[in-house]
Amino acid sequence: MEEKKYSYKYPHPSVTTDCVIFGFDDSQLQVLLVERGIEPFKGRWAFPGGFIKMDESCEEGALRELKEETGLTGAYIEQFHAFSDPHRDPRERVITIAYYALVRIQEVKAGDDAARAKWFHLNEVPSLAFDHDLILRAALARLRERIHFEPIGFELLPEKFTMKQLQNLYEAILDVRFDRANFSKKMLHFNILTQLDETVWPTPKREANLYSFNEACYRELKQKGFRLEF
Amino acid sequence: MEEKKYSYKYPHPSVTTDCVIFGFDDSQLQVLLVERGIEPFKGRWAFPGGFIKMDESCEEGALRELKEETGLTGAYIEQFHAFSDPHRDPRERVITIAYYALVRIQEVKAGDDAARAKWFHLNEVPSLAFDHDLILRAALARLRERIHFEPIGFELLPEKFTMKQLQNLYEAILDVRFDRANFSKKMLHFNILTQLDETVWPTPKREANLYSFNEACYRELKQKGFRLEF
DNA sequence: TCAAAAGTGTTCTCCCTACACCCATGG
DNA sequence: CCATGGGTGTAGGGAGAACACTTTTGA
Repeated sequence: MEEKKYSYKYPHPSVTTDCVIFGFDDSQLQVLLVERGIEPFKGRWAFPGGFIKMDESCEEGALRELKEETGLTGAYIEQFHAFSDPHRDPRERVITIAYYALVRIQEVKAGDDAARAKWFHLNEVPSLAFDHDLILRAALARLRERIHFEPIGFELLPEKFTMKQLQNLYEAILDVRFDRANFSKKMLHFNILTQLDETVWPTPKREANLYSFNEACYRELKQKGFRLEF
Repeated sequence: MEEKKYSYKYPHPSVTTDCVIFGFDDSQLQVLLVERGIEPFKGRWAFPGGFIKMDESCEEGALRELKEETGLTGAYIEQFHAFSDPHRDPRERVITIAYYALVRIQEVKAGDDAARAKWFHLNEVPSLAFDHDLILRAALARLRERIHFEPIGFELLPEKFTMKQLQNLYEAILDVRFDRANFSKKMLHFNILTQLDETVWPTPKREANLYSFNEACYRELKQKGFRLEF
């Protein structure tokens, strides 16, 4: 029998963090999943996550898991919901604090744990372990809400990007189409983009301007009561 | 020495729910606080809350606490954040899942536990126990976000209300002023209000129309992709 | 020469804003 | 008769939707 060293007067639940990691490949949202090697749900895909340590906050725990899975540090993460159904884990009572992360696919060492981690397009995500299907829907819903008012989309793009890339991102996340000209005008009017001197040839047809997100400028506008809306 | 019956191989945090209960008194937002009777923070005010049971979800736990404190069942509650700083409770590691509730002050039995529970105007809230100052700010921020797109304000008003009451509510929550005429027009154009045949005399000056929130109508519009925005 | 991609300009419409006006009541 | 509060109408401006025009390249 295994040793149980930690005793309490009342029963305590286990607490984990799970991290829904989003990436963008210039046309579609993707999500990073890991294949479970043990029961329950052995062989099924799930979000990276794990038990929280007693001396770290949930956010620190989520960032730790993120680093372990992708090698990334300092990524954008946001807590979006705690899932607490008493039977969501068949073994014992586990409450999970769920985060989503926005990362640049290019920067992810997709191979640290390559045998077990894999990017999935959103419409190719299989049935997941535990209640992770539910968690994914909630993460997506929150991301869609957030991007209406916060410039978080840039976390998914390279440092320098074209207007078309940015438009593709918004269209993919919100599942809508925008008029090319109107999208560009609206974005530029916000005054949160820096137009770079460089250009690229995204297709062999014509060169395109490159932009970068000007975070300092955004913070300044936000302080003045400016409300970004898309 | 007290008996400790529940043992685990690894340390487990305690998990509580806390509930920020908002009410509205026709001019200002209020919040229901309880005075702590025991250490730590004895004598300081805090949100109602308590440990989660092993066979209930966090939402069920929050609703249970709400009923114990106000006698209300079926109130509108929404989970908004989990607070997990390792030292937020000086005694032991406690993670709290925080909810806010919107209730009608008129319906609250303010006296179930009257010696300990009291309504506070937002600008008269004293320094609170634990990290509850932080929790209050987060609850307010979330409420303000939410009310821009969801018709949750009605949860704070009586069944029947005047346009001025509704405007006061929005102005109090968002801390802005609206033009009387424009507010009314915008609200009515949403088609989510039922104008009742009844009227009232809110002041001795003139009678005013009464309205009620038409939830069925709102659900129908929402399904059609309608997006409420204020 | 044509299709595709990128940049830019134009028009129309709708909604928000601001403000004005009317009416009813109590003092 | 006037101040107050509630209901309604109207002119102007700004932003978004739709679409057109231009340029540059490779096929």
